[in-house]
Amino acid sequence: MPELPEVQTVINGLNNLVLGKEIKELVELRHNTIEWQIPVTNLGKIELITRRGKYIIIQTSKNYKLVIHLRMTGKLIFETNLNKTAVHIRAEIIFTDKTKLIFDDIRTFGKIQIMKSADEVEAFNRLGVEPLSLEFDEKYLGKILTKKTAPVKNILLDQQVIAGLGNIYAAEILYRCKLDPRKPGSKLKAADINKIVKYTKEILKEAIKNNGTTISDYRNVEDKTGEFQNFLKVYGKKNCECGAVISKIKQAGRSTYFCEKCQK
DNA sequence: ATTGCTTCCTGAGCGC
DNA sequence: TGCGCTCAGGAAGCAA
Repeated sequence: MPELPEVQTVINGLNNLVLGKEIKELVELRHNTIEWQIPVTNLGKIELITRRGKYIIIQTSKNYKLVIHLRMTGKLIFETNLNKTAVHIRAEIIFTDKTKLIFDDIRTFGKIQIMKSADEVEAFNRLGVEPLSLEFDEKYLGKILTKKTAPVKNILLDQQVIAGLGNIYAAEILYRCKLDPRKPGSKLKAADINKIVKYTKEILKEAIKNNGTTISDYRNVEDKTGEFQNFLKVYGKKNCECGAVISKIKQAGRSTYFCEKCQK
């Protein structure tokens, strides 16, 4: 489900709705949803909500953090109406003012980790740069891409290279670059690498502005869909704007959509 | 070291 | 209507 723009949209919503609230308790409704790295009875107030790749990090006043990954179908929905029924609730974060944040997840791949603020998240050691940071530039990407023989689409999906891209945005970025997703990284020219950097930043910013992309399950904190699906050019499309039929192939087990006429 | 296949799980959509 | 198959925004864990 959610890639960087969707995760950022969720975080923006959390900043509006739950920042400053005091956590009363965490309820796990399905085993293996919450991973307590240390036992905690009083988490404190929510002080800071940030993002790293596709991870949501919630810092609290008692120096703990909740690290949440939504994976494919995870949703964080702010509920004031306690009677409203959601079908796949895996955990609830209940606040002292009786409101709650519901963690709903159909496919149960999502996780919430609880740990001390100062402790490092092991998975973060394996993450590459933030695509919207200055660190993500032609020099960084060129150095990595030219050494790899894997298809450029697979490299863009690799969280160790760029943290936050997923299947939809990788497809859209390569479409805007007019690059064939099957092209090996080592075959890319300097001009191609410049385009990838430029359009990655551009597309992610546009998607965040439009509250992310909803294909099926993704919702923001207010249970609303995003709007960027209305601007997709290639993912899930039958035809390209040029009139040609969009090809759908498998790469590393994932669907890749691209236009063989426009993307070389 | 790199690449890519399989796996975790549930539900929707399709053909027969 | 219903069964069985394929597919789905992710990424860890393997095997080649």
